[in-house]
Amino acid sequence: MATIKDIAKIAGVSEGTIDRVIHNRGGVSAKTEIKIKKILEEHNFTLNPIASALASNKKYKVSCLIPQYDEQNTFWKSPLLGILKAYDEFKTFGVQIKNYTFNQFDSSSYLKQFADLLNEKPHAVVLAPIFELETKQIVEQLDTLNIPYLFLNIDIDGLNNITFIGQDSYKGGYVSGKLMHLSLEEHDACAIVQTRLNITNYLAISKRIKGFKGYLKDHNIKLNVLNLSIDLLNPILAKEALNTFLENHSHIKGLFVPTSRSSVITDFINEDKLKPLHIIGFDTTKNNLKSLQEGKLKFLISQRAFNQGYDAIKTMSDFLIYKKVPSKKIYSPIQIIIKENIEFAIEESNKDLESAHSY
Amino acid sequence: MATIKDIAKIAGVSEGTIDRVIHNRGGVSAKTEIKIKKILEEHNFTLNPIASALASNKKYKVSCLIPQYDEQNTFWKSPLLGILKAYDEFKTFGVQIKNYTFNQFDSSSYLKQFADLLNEKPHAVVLAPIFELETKQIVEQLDTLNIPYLFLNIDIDGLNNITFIGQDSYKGGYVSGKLMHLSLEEHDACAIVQTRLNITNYLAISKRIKGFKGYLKDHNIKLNVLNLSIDLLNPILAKEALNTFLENHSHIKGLFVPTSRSSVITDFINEDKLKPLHIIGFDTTKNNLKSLQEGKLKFLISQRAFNQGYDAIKTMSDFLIYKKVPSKKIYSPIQIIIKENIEFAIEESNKDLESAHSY
DNA sequence: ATTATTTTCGTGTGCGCACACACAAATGTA
DNA sequence: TACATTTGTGTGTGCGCACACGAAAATAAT
Repeated sequence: MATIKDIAKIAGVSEGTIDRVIHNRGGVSAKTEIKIKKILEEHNFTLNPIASALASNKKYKVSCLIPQYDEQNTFWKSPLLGILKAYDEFKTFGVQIKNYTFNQFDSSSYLKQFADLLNEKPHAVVLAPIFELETKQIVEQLDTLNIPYLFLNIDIDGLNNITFIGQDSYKGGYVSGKLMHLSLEEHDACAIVQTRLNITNYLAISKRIKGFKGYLKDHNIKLNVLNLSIDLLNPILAKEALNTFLENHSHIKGLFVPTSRSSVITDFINEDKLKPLHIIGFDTTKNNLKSLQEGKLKFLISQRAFNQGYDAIKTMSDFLIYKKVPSKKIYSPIQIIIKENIEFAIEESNKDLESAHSY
Repeated sequence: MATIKDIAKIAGVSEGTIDRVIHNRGGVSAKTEIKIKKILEEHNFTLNPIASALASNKKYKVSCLIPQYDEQNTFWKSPLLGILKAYDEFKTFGVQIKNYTFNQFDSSSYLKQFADLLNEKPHAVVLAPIFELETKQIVEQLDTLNIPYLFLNIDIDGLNNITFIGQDSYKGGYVSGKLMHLSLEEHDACAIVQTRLNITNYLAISKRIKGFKGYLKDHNIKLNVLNLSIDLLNPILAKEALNTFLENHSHIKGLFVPTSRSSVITDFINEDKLKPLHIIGFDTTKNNLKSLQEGKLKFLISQRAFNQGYDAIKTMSDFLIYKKVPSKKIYSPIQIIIKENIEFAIEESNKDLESAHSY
């Protein structure tokens, strides 16, 4: 491991000059710059990141704009925990995180939190662009201020985000299609269950449904696929609607629930009807895992949301500290979780959050 | 983030004294030690690991003893790549890696490489304890010399390894049992395919088989399970034996191949017989992935071997640098790979290895 | 040729910590 | 009382790098 001092000695110049070349600070004559670059090359010199971090002593304020989670919607707890884990790892490199959470059913809260966020003048932003139109307003400001940003979990094309970190929703549905086909017999039917609260993550969910159907189509599977829309806002009615539907369509042997609130569906179904059903859901929330454990859900497609949060911070940190430009899309694995490998889906997501970290 | 200097100022002593307390170097009066510890506690002080690593400038020689890989047996390439990745990440923290590879079919090569390894007087050892008896000799020496070691991929109980990193083989087989059951119809049969080269990883493979049968038993599944032993040393005979077997047992619709050489089996089977077969294999080697891609294999159980290598070095580094004691077993996830999520199994394993890194 | 200006480069300090060394106070020994 | 030994504490240097400052060399302006 050659150090700057070593290189300086070899090149016959001072350490300062080497430093200038490495960081393109300018003020070095073309001749010596070439010479030094060659020597750096030859010794394939790399900065000692440890020493570099220590000396530079720079602070990077990274602000995150993600949905709140609550008892009903626990999904966003996982990315948050991933963010905090990464923060813990990178804080000694000068990365500082501040989280802003908004109500995912209220776009004004999204805008409000963003305004607060912008006031703190962050160096970079990680956001879950739940609302498409509002997001376009938001990123316009970020673009103007030259603040880099990345999209977490939800993707919108055509904007200047440095990357997207999340799952390919179509593929997630596609895999579900295969699992459904595997689970059912020749002449069974299945239903795609949509909930009224879908308005939020609408894009991802419709892509999952497209993927699900896509698999069946690509493989020429003549499975009878019904559609069911449930309004979860009124649990009593929802429950009734669900059970009546199943009653009327007793040949249905599978349900495809393309949202993270799969366990809500399983919990609404009467026990006698639940037994023979093959229900495929999304995301390893606490309730979903419980439902899987109890055998109510047969499959969960995990997108490793914890890792998405972690990777978002890591990617942004690498971008800020080392100017490492990520690829345009970073796709999370499509992980198949069944009762028998459930323990590996529990990840760190079910730890408790003690305090809201911030800078 | 309070620094030692801050603490020193608060405590009214010098930085050196704080340093002594933090590192238990002794030579501090009981009274001031208590006082300082209290202050450290109050400010929940943590060392800046960056500065710490830079200043200490310690070197840790970690030697790895793992099987060679070749065209026939590519499995061990993945852990090696993981090891190298981790090395790259931790080298600036003073971790130095030296790899010793042995012939996994020749225990004398194992002992020979270990002898070489020991000559270099490593601070810690990561090893794949392929041979049980020889391993007991080996760890006895390590124990005597007080050199910490951990087991990678293969587990042997009752020894003083600081941890085991790898898959729970029984569970891997158990999940396979479920997948097989899902794939087959009511009255189909399946076969467990064993190969003569199994002598090596014998323990893990027999545990997988036990797990496979365990699932069927636990769920009262009356699947007809046959056994087939194939001697791979003679490919022509093997091929013949395999196809004859399938010919004679046309009701067999599934094969369980509990080894990483699953693609060898699929490639031996005549095309007409291959189509209707549901073959479940292990490990995401290049050839297995190809076989999965081509639809010959239906499922692969991955143990994320790359991560096993990475985690081994990470765990050992944390142990050496921060004295962080790992839990006794670190289990790798049981990942279900199908054609549709294959891209996430490709990981970094298929990059090319340029050079043999060492210290 | 002299001075002013720009380009090019060297030096010094500090990031937070580890560790060697020096020194003072406390205790023991004669 | 004088000296040796032990215990307790402070100081200084360096890890590899970032960056500010200032000095020297090269060039331009007068």
